[in-house]
Amino acid sequence: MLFFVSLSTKWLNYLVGMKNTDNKETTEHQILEAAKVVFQAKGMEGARMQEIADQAGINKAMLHYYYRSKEKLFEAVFKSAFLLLAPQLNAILNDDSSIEDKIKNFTFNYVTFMMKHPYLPNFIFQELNRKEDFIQLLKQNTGFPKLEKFKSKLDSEISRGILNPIEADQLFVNIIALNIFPFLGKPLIKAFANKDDKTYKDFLESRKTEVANFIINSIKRQ
Amino acid sequence: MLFFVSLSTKWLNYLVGMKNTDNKETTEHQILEAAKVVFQAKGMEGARMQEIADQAGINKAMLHYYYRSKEKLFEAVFKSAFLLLAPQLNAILNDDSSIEDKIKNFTFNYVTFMMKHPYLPNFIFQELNRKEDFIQLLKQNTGFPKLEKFKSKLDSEISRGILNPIEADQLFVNIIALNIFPFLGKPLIKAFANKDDKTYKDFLESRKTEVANFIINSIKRQ
DNA sequence: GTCTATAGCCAGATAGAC
DNA sequence: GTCTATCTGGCTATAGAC
Repeated sequence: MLFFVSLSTKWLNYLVGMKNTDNKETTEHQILEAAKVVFQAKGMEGARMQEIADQAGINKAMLHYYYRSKEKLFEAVFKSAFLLLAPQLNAILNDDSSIEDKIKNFTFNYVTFMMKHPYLPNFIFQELNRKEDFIQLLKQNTGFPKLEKFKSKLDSEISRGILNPIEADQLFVNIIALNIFPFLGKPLIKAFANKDDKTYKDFLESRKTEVANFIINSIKRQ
Repeated sequence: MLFFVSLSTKWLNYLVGMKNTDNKETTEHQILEAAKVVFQAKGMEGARMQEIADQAGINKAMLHYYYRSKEKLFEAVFKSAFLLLAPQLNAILNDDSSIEDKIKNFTFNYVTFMMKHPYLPNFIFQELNRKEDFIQLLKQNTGFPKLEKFKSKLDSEISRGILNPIEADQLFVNIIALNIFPFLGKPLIKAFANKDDKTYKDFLESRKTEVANFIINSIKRQ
């Protein structure tokens, strides 16, 4: 009899379908958004489940109802954060434009995007360094960027004499270093260059074009 | 009588002098070294006092005997880590060589140094981002790098037509970005470029000269 | 100065009412 | 699904013997 009740509840859920799923996703989503804020500000160890619950405006027990444990919740946040960053990196690698255009577009878009999500790079880099196996988990995901196409395009432009010789690995790291670092090193930059929030923001703004020029100056054959 | 014994013990310590001080510094130093390892690997929140004690091969209570609390111990580690990094940054700013030589020397020395302390950049950047007031504490220290001299040297070489125009802030950030980022982003670089520990090390090795060339190509008037 | 034992607290997780 | 109340373990910090 108990078995039958259990089954019919499942049937009911199945029939209700969409609506039930939507409700579930609403609360689940609230939790995920709150967890993003807290985890990205405090890190895995520094974050408190209570703080996440407060931020979401719900009860602490609900976190465990939807995501069994703190660790599982963290993994969900991390994956979702990386899924925001990966397409940004992909953009430069997988379209058909010239290397010069790739660099210009990437730099502009990346800095624009990150000015809206300033905690993202820090969060991802910190946790990748803490648990190196996380990256394995990400590599299996569809959409993990690959260097091959970028490399062949670059090599072709070098052999045609448009660009000076440079290794694809090195150039790629240079590009992301120049773009990501200002966000990772915000406190240091503000301290060195005596910048307040306003002048730091101006500094980032001008990098949207400055960085691309800097790179292209270096690699373009004169 | 007890009082007298106590006093004479202090006298004895005083007379032994150097030797006693050496012993004390030995234990204190052991703790600090162990704390560096653990804090740099796990961060403030992730580190455990027990693990630090194990690493130092002593008792957990001793940590509190020498450094009242976990926080005080952490601050000691952080300061000592930053004091390793700051002179590296200072080197490029405060000598009298040409901008080109500054960049060449800095890049070579910095990468060489960091290959011996690979956890250092990550640790410092992470904690600076977590507690922004830490940087205030550091700015008061003697030896906190200043940009003025670098800027005036740069501007002079630009006006003499040796270098293309560029803001000192922007160039400085570019230089440290290109040098520090490969350490901050190690897991990501290894994943993107399919590198193992050996090829990653080769990659860093070639950056000792590649990075300087990349920068100089960009700013030197052709 | 160095250890053992333990106090005291706090955070993650769960039981169980509704 | 959502809440309150509570268990449980682990961690910092200290008391106290030696």
